Amino acid sequence: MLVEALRAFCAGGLRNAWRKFTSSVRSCRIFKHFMEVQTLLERLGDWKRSSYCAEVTAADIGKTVTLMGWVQRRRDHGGLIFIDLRDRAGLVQLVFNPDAGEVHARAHDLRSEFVIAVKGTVGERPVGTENPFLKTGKVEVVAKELKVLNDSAPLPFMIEDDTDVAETTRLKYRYLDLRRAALQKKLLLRHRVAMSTRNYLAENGFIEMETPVLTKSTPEGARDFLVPSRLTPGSFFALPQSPQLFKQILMISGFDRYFQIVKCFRDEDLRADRQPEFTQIDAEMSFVDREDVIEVMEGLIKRIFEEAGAELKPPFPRMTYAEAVGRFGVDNPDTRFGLELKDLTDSLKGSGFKVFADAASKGGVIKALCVKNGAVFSRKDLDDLTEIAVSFGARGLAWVKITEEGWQSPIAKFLSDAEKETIVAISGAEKGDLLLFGADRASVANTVLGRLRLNIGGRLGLIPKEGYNFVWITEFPMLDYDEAEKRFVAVHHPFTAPMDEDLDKLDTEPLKVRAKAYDLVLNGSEIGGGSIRIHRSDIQARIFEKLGIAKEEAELRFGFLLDALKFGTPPHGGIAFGLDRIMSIITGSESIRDVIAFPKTQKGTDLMSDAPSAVDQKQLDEIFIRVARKVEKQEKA
RNA sequence: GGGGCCGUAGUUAAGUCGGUUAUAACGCUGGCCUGUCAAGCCAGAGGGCGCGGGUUCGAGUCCCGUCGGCCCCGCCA
Repeated sequence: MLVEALRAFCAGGLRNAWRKFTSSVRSCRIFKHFMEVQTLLERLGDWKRSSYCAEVTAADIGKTVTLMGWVQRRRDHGGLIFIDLRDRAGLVQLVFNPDAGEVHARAHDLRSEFVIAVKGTVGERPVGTENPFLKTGKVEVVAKELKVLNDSAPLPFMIEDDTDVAETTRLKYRYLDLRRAALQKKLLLRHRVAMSTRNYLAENGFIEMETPVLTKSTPEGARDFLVPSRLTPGSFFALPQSPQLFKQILMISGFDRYFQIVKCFRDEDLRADRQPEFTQIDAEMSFVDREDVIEVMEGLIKRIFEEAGAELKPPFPRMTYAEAVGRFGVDNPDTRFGLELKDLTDSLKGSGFKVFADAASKGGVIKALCVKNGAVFSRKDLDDLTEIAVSFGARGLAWVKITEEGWQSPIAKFLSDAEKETIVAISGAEKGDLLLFGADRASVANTVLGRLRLNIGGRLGLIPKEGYNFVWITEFPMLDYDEAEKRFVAVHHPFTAPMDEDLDKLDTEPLKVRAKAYDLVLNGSEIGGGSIRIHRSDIQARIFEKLGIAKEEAELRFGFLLDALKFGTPPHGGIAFGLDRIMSIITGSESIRDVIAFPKTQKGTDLMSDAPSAVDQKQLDEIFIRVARKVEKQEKA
């Protein structure tokens, strides 16, 4: 610190140097240690906690209790001193009377987040001083003995429910953030959900089994996290994107029903609902078809939501993929509100409006969204919506305001009266409404209108805040064509079975083959998905072929599965639920970071531990890794 | 790879057209205070504006770059 002060002197003159000096002195821990009167810390000794703070009730009045926890707040009246003592269960008020002598004097020195143990008598609060906002508000603990078990430095932010602290600070001091009741409540609920899951699945014959974390890299799907092998130089393990192949192998082994609450890893960019490591409730069953899986899993979801105090009534509604995309534009429809898409392709394919006619003639679609009372939208609103449309691939956004004076719209002049009538008839538009159009390739038009629907739903407050709207999406297409790679890719994953009645279309119309795949969607969020798997090696080989995975490559990548399929594989299928997403919906969290104890930032870093970080050259040498391009990293103090 | 928003005491924010010594609240420190529970009253300490350049007589304010956080597209089931 002296060096720093000297440097500051050279750089900025006497005033700066003095400031630097004094502040370094103040922040120097050793100096502090000598200068400040160290709180006399005590040992726990033979003290045993008698209950959690929030468990002290009127029934305990007159009893002696021993409580341990953190000082939430001190209210020092000079005479009387009140301390709110906090543990994971909640708060209770401690009272230190002036006649308590030394105990009272030491209570004066307590500060926020000191860890203390107290022996005292439970008393009824004097009339008029009860706190109705506190579970323990009718009582208080009159302190007789006090042990200060640890002190605390002043906090970077207060441990309160209504924090308004930058997330970067919260993440850096995650241990403090986690002291807040709001987060504790979420994580305690997560524990209960995990317990119910284990209980329910075990009761239904599922066996909890572990699968490897160091596994084989698979080229399909997301980017893998790789782990270099020291014992096999130049080779790499991958962290599992899911235990998919292992759980299928367990079915082949005859375990019949498997489950696991398991971490999965995907090295892709993050979102509010996506972390690079996340937790799945993973399950697989033998000798079943889609309906069996769905039925058992609806029971699981019901049990999970009971923990959140919600009573669900399965079976949940169903919707095919085609219907979901047709009506809502997306495969994860938020069915809490209407505002559905209307198809105008057939009626407007011959339109004089070139944008519509072109879209239809090229095999695309013309669809519309009718926003009730949307004619009040301002130019700015429409510009916002257009911007959203463009961000999802539209070339623009055609709109019509139906006003008292008639159609107010940049495209009205291109439409005949007959066409206008058809549009009104199909969309159900009335005076005061707003129509938005999407005319493009089906995927673009649906996505654009689907996203606009969500935005407008939020904007107009159409989305109910309470309630859980579940829907199973079924009959997904098996394959999608990747324009960039010029090949078919699996929509779900390459082990998903095609629907029996579509199998013969595999060679003639591959894009029309539907899969035995299903997703569970809750309030517009995909919370789980699964499929019936291919259990015959001949069909599996055909699918790999269709996906453009050569025999040799398939052998190399999934040889063990193809082998295993030859040795008596039962029909089987399963599902995986995203536990983090389920928890974030149950707890009403904005982001899944709020239901994960130690989440990562959008750049995939951990601000608390500062991971990832550079490693010693020696460590790299041991695993035969050479860093090709060193990134200049700002030196950290 | 791209678009948007943000970065000023420990925290949350204000800071005008570029102009003296950068404001406030909460927190913190000290004092007073026997029924508070966001205790109250009084006093005080604390930052040079994420970082690095540039323009200027002068930059928290303007320009360029960079780092970090959040939201989104692409990516990802």
